[in-house]
Amino acid sequence: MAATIKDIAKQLNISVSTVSYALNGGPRSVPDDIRESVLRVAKELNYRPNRVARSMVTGKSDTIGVVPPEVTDNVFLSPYLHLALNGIINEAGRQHQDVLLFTRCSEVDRDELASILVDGRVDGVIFIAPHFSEKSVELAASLHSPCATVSGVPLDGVLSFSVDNESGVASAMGHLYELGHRKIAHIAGRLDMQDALVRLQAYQAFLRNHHISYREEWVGMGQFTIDGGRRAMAQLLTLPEPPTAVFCANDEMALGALFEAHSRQVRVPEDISIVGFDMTPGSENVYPGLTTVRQPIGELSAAAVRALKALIDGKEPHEPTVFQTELIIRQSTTCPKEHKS
Amino acid sequence: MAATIKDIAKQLNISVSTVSYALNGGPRSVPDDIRESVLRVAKELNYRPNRVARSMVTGKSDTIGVVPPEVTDNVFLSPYLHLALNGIINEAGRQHQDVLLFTRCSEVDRDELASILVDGRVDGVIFIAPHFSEKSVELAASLHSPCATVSGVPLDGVLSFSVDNESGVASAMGHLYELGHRKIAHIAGRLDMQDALVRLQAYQAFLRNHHISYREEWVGMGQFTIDGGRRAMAQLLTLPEPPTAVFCANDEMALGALFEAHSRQVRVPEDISIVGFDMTPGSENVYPGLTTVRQPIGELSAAAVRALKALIDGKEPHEPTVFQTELIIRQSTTCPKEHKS
DNA sequence: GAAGGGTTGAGAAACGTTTCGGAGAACCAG
DNA sequence: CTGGTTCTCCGAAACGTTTCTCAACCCTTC
Repeated sequence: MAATIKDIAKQLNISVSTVSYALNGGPRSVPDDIRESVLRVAKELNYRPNRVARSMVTGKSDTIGVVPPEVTDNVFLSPYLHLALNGIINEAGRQHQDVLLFTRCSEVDRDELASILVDGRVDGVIFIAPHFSEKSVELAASLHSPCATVSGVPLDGVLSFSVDNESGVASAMGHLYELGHRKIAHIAGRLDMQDALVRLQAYQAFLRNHHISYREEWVGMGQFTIDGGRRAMAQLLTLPEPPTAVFCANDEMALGALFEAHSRQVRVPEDISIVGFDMTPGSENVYPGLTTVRQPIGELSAAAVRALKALIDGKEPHEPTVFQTELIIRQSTTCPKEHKS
Repeated sequence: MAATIKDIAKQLNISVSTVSYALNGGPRSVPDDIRESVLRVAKELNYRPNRVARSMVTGKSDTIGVVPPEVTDNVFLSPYLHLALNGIINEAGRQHQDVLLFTRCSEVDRDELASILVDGRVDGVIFIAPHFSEKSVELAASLHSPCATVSGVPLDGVLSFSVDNESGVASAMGHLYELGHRKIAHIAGRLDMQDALVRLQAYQAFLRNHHISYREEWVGMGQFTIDGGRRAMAQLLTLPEPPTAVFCANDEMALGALFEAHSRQVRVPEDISIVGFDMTPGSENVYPGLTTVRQPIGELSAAAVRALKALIDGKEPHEPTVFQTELIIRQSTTCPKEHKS
C-alpha cells in the first residue's frame, strides 16, 4: 500500500541503495541532480520511511520506554505520575524521542515486562517509582540495557534520579517542631517503595534527634492514596491521645487526611496541622492550602530522559543524581493549641 | 547479544521454522518432545522474541498510537488529558496493546505526525481533541488507516467518540436559569477545537431559546487554561454591568475564574455563580466546590480503544458514538442577589 | 507391494531498510 | 599511454522473524 524505497528506485530506474543515500544524505554522496529527483519522487509518492524496517537494521528505535509503578488499576490518575510523565514527555520531544508506555501494570503481566528491555522497540527504559519487588530493574542492570529509575533504589548499572528525602522530611518536621508541635504523627506510603520507606525512616530519625519518643500508634499506613490517607487519619483522630500535627508522605494522603478532618468537624489547622509532600497541583487549591514539601519531579524526570539518551548515544553513564526539596508553607499548619489535652 | 531463534535452532540442530512453530504453537504442529526441548533451551538462553522483527513480517505491532492536542508545552498537565489517557491506558492494557505516545507536540514537528500513520510502529492511532487545523486526521481517513478521535470533528473513515455537548450545556445553563439568573456570561475555550466551538454555539442557542439577548462583551476567551479563565473573569468583573453567573467551557477556566473572584473579594456563589465543564478531580476540592457538567472522558476514551482494536482486527467500523453528560451541582452556584445593579 | 494420504521438518522467501564490497567510468599525474 | 585515485552507482547481505513450498518419510489400504 504505502510507498517504499523500492518504488522510488523503480520509478527512477536506479538502485535502492542510491535512493537510501539520497534520502538520508547517507554515508555515501550522490550527485545533486539524482538527489533532487529522488526527493521529488518521494514527495510525489508521499513516501514515509518504515521505521520498523529501519529499526531492524540499525538496532535503534528513537523511542524510550516508560514503565509506571505496578498497580492494579487507574495508575494514571496519580498526580505524581502526571508530573513525572509531563517532564518525561517534554524532554523526550526535545530529544526527538517518542515514548512507549507500558500498559501491562498488573502483577500477572509483570513478567512480560522483562521483554521490553530487549525486544527492540525501545532504546532504553525509565522506571517510575518501581517497587522493591520489581525484578525488571535488576534484570535491566544485569543485561546492561540502558535504563534509569525515577525515585527508585540506587543500583549499579542503572541511572538513578531521586530527591533528598531526608532533608525534605527534616524541613517539614522542623517546621512543625518550630511551631511548637511535639505530638507529630506520620501517615506513610507504600512501604515497598523507596520514597515511602525513606520518609518513614527520616521521620523516625527526626524524632530521635529531637528527643521525642516514637509512638507506634502515631504511624498510619496510607498506601499513597487519598482513601488510605482518610482511613489513617480516622484512626489517628480516634486515639485516646491524638497528635497535634500530621506529616504525610505525599499530598494525596494529606488531602485524604484533610477531608477526614473536615468530615469530623476537626478544624485544620486550628485543631490539627497537616503537612504533605510533593507539591502536586491539587494541594494548592484546597481549603486550607496545604503546607507541603516541593519535589521537582518534572525536572528530575527530564534529567532522567537526558541522561538516558546520552547513555544510549554511547556517552559515559551519568552519576546518581539527588535533587533538593523546598518547604512550601501554606495555611494547613499553625501552632498547636496550648494545654488542650 | 540477546539470544535469537537461530541460536535455539543451532543448539538443537533443528531448523528455525520448527523453533518458531514450537514457540508460537504456530500454524504447524510439532511433536511434544521437540516442543519441550525448544521451550527448555529458550528459557536457558533467556530468549525473548524481537518484536521489531515480528512486526516487520506480520505487519502488526500490538501498539496503539496516541496523539495529544497540539500545544507548545506541558500538554500533560491538562486534567482533561489525564482522564483521557487513564481511560486509554487501562483499556489498552486489557486489550494487550501498548501505547506509543507522540511527543512532538509543537507545530513545527507536526508534519512528522503524518508519518506515524504508516511508519509501522502502530496499528492505529487515537487523536485526543485534535484542532480543526490538524491535517493528520484527514490524512489518516484518506489513507484508510485505522484511526479514532476523542472529542474531534466527526469525519468519514474515522471512528468518532464525543460527548453530547448541546445537552450538557443546556443542563448547565438550565440550572442557572432556574436559579433565576438572566445575566449569564460564558468563558469559551480554544475555538479551534470542536468542544469549545460547540459549547459556545450551544450557549448562544440557549439564550435565543429563552429570549435572553446575546451580549458580546459577556463572552470571554479563556483558551481552556486556568490563566485564560482568570483573565476572562477579570474582564467580566470590570464591566459596567457585570453578569450574575458565568458558565465556563471547562473546569480549568472555571477554577481560574474562581481564583480571580477570590482575589477581587467577589464572593462565590453569593455575588456570582460559576459553572464548569468536565468534572475533573480538581473541581471537587476547591472552595466552594464547583458545580460542573460531568463528561465521561475515561469511558469515552476506553470505548475508542476498544473500537479501534476491533477495526484493526478487521471487524466492521464502529458508528460515531455520543456519550451523555450529567449535571453535578455543588456549592459554586446559587440564586442571584435581587435588584443589586 | 504399490498407491495414496498424512505428518514431519528443512529450506527459503519475504518484510523495508541500511550499508558494504566492488565494478566501471572519469580524471589526473607521470 | 599507463597506473593510480576518485567518483558513481549497482548488487547483495544483513537484521530476526513468520510462513510458504517441497521433499522425505511413515502409515493405511487395496
